[in-house]
Amino acid sequence: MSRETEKEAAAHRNERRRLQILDAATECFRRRGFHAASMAEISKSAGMSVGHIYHYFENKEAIIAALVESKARELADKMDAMRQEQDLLTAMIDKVDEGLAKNSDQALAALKIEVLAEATRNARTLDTLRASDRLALDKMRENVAAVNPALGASPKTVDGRANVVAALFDGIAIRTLLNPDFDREAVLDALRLAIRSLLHAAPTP
Amino acid sequence: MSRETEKEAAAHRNERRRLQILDAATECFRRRGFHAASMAEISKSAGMSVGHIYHYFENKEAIIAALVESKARELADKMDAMRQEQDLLTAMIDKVDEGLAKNSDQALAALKIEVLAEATRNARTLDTLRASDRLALDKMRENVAAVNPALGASPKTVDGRANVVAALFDGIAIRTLLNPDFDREAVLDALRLAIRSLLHAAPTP
Amino acid sequence: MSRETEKEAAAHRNERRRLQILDAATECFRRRGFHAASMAEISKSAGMSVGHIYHYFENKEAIIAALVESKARELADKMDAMRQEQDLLTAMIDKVDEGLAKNSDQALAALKIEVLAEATRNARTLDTLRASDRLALDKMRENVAAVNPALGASPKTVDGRANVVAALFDGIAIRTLLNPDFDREAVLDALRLAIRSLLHAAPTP
Amino acid sequence: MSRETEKEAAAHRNERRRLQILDAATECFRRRGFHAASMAEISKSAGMSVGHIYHYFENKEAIIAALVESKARELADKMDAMRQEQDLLTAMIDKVDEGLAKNSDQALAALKIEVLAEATRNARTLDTLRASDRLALDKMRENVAAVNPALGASPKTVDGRANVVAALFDGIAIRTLLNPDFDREAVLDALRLAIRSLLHAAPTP
DNA sequence: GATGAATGAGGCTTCATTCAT
DNA sequence: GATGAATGAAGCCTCATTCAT
Repeated sequence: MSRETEKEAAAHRNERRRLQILDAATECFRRRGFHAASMAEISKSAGMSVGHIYHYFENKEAIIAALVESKARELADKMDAMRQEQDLLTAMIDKVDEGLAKNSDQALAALKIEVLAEATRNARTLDTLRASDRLALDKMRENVAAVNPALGASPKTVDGRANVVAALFDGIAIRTLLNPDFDREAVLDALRLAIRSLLHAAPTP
Repeated sequence: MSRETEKEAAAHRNERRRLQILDAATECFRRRGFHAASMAEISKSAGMSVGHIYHYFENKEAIIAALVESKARELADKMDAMRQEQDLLTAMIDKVDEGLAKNSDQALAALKIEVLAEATRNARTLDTLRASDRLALDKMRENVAAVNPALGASPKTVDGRANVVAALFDGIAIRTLLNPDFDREAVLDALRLAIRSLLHAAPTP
Repeated sequence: MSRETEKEAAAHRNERRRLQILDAATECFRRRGFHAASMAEISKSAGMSVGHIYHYFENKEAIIAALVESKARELADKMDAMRQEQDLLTAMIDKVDEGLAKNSDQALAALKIEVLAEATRNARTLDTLRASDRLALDKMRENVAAVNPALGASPKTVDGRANVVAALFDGIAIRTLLNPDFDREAVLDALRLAIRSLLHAAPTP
Repeated sequence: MSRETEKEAAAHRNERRRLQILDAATECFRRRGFHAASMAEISKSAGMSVGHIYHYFENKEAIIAALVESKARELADKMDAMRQEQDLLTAMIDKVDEGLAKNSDQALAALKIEVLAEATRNARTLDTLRASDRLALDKMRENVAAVNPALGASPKTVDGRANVVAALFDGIAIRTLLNPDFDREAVLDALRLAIRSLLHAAPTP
């Protein structure tokens, strides 16, 4: 094997290990929360020794940071994909289904809350989270303005609408935890109704 | 003093102590999260010894449970008050402002998330939280049906609408943490817009 | 018991506990060195639980700091006592015996070296140690100048002499570790010879 | 290349590697102390992998032992060199300057203390150190006796003087750590004064 | 009622050492 | 020879909880 290929292979194995740890951590945080999940638990779940995790992450904290960053990158990629769509409004309304699905997954919702809770006390996590959110919100504003050009003149209005759309999805995660038995179809209808009005309505005079 | 009055006084002092602890705990959980807040910290903040707290609460866990129950009682009282209002729609739209204020308070939002996170791992907390939410949602459904009688025939639709209204406020709490600089007025407008559409719109055929 | 006496008793018990820990730590550091002595070992040796030590000392580091400070206070007290003596030269020459005894005690020598080694890497320990040394050296300079007024005009000469006297005793500690079988009487004679010459000799022109 | 030369070259490379490691270790021990210096740190500083160090040294402990042995050999070589000098007294007094320089180098002083501290807990290191010291002291005794034949009759007196001379230099190392700002010239003068008196003075009756 | 000293399990992290490649 | 991934014991420290006073 050439020197180059060796390096690549090493980098690849390295990346695989990191993912292995992140997956294990995701599962543990989800199940027990950030503080209650022990490194021993994570290491067992990742199938490697405790000490070895420290070859890949400086800290327990660094694990959650990497987790957040990875989710952020995922989200950014999705936003980029959506930007390409032809009929934006249709595309967005269609996305509602997907957004609902994602936020109404118990495990994902729990993780989201867990990460938020951690961010409440950890500046680094909060920063990553906010940066990621800023990115998503920028796209959302662009899309709102594109769909309803009448709002273009009032950045504040656009901002308000975008934030409330975001709040809708964030809120679904909380609903999922507090009231997991809601009727999915009915909520989807109501969600679309609300979003359509937020996107279409003329600015308040 | 009679035996009776003594007992009452004792019960009263007892209750005062409990509140003192709950307030201190609220502050500590808010600032550091449930797991990171130590009993020592809470006791100091409450102005009494660690050991003494155990006269009033069996557990650290029991503190958070009591906290959640107390918040739940507060909420129930508010719902009862609102039930009395004449013009329900106006009353609700007016309430939006208050709901926004409450959910956009950083500290309250942080506590809400913290409690949710804890509920994720603690069945007792989760049960209390869900019971409280069920209560609130029942009222919300009643109100939705009262405001828009056309929906009355479809309990599912009512349920969807009610859940999405709740999600809106829940979501604002998350928004507050992730994007604390949103424009309050613009968000209030958008919020009212969304809620009005959720309350008014005819059911989808 | 009065409130006052209770407080005093508590403070006294507190102080006793601290000493208990310091004694245990002295013994452990002496035997195993600062880094190799574990908190578990110290706690066992002190007859209390690990956790309890942390009621009295913030850190393992704080223990060594307190140790150094306590030794420093002891030394300062001795210096103050010596200052009172009538015939300073005789007093000092007499003290040589005591100084030799102290520095030629294996265990004490080992502890001294151990503390110095720790100071090499720990700024706080080094500072305490240096402050204590400065104090002792000041006294030594005063004494040198008092015994040999002819040196008074040259502070540098006084400083040189004082430092070398100090070095003699410091060096004995190292001798004790490297060559524990030296002849005590012969070394005492040589020590006195050297010190007398350092105190008496006229300044080099 | 012949089989023989290959072997020699291998042995040579081997020796070079060992020195490389010893130099790196010297630097690390100096900076962080024996226990705090990690093998990872040493390996990095030596420019080779951790595992590779274990080809050359059985142990971390073996490294410090080799270090001490190497310093001991160095010292022995120097003593041999001095033995050749014509005017011994002058030669020794001249050496004082060099001895002061060596012992007043912060880094060297720190290492000396570090090694002593380790010797306190490690029999092998202590043995090596003592053997090396015995060698040096033997020379010193010879020199003292040669310079001052009147002492020749009393081995104990010679021993006392030699030990105190050694203590002077050892002590300077400690002075250097505790009071690094001493006046070099003044200390040199005082040092010479003390040593001259130790070498010249008649035995106490 | 009230205190806070005391416990000890358990958490995160570091590190010497090994070994497959 | 040479690497560095991998292990796991052990260290420091925190903290909920108990209990004598």
